[in-house]
Amino acid sequence: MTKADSKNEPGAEIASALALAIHEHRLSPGTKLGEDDLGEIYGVSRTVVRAALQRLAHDRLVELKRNRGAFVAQPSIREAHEVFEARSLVEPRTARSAAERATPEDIEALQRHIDAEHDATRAGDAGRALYQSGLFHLEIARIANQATIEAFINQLIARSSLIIALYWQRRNALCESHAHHELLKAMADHDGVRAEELMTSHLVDLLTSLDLSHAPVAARSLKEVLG
Amino acid sequence: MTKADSKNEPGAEIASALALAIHEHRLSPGTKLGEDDLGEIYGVSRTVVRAALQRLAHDRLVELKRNRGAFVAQPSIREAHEVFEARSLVEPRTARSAAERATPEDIEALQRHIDAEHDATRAGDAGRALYQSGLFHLEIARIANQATIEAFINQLIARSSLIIALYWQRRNALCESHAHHELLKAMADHDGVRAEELMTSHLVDLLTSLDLSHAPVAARSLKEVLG
DNA sequence: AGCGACAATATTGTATACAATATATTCGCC
DNA sequence: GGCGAATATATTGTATACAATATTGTCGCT
Repeated sequence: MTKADSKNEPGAEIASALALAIHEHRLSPGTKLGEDDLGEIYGVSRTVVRAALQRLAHDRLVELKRNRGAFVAQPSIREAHEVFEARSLVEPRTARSAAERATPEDIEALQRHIDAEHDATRAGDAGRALYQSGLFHLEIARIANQATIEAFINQLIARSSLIIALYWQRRNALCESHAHHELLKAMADHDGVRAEELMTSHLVDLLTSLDLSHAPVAARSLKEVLG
Repeated sequence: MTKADSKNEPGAEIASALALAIHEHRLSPGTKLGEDDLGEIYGVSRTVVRAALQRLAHDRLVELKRNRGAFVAQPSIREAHEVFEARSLVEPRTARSAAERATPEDIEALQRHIDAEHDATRAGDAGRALYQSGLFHLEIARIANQATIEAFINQLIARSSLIIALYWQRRNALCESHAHHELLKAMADHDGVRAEELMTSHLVDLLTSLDLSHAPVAARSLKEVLG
């Protein structure tokens, strides 16, 4: 789920588009997602828009407030800790599993994600770079060949993107860390243990690059600040 | 999500009722869930029924087939393996965490779940017993105080219920295993390592009590068998 | 009788209409 | 002029209506 499944479910198209926009930081946490607006934009009725929003709400990318509408979620500090706790629990083992199973094609796919991330960074598109970084992690889960865990990780990555949007502190430093390169090498060597270790420390680095000591710097709409 | 959150989201009431029925094996895998039927039963419009079905579909308890309707999901053998793989990855660590944090009230809550399961079993209500068994596992996740992981485990438990409905082989044997008792004791002793070990072997036992060598014994509707 | 095409029926997909609730504005009062 | 209540507006929640698709039943043909 969450990822683009062609057009199986009703609002899948719209949900994917919104998820991508959130992931690339084009939609900021707290942004109101009016049903009529979205319906206008995508040329569909509110019915299908609501279905899409409900999906995103289930993935915790959107918060649904009764009789008030849908907003891009604003993960709390508590939630941020939980998400990274979950990632630290699941991703290292998954990376090990993936390293043991990786085929040459898998390694190539990973390399493409690294390249795409690098290109985006050089082009100054930090949002797209972040998205590609997420795809790298997701690709590892795919290689591990556990769809259930993959779906869970996908959710965690998407939420991480929101967390980064809210709590990221050093905007330029470390952004191009070669953690992914090292991981790729471990996978290419089928060194599962090392891949697991690298993933663990990579996630710790990510977490420590956040400032989870106080509330987010800026909410989107003025009313959100006041209310 | 998935669990009863009063009436925050639209079809939450209905989704919870259906999830419970599935969990207690009153709704078998493959059963068709017609929108008009459900609307009639719960006295609401198809709109809210659809919202509920979509939610359940996201949790993989229901399968949505385009232009054909909603059916109680029938997890494949592959999926069954994946679900238990995921549980084995997440639950043991969570049990350890819970053991280290458990308060006397937490232990009491766990004991109540064991009692409720025991009562249901003695009353011959295997479905309810299974549900209570699931609640025991969920309670452990709650004690660990990681809502994100808890939600994931909740989903896995619900899917396990479907898997058990399809692939359970020995109907009476081992059902009253005292694995939960042992786990409770480890938690009461704050013995995290032992709790982790016990949970690991408990999940292995559960998995090996299934027959995942060939397709399910009986699907609900005749067409499902043929098609 | 068996098979295939066509028509009838039922069910889902989507859009629209109305009701309920929250938000914004205006008017009156202090 | 500032504050608060009442009204007006906008937006969401739900139900219904219509369109599209799948399923079922019937008829005719071989």
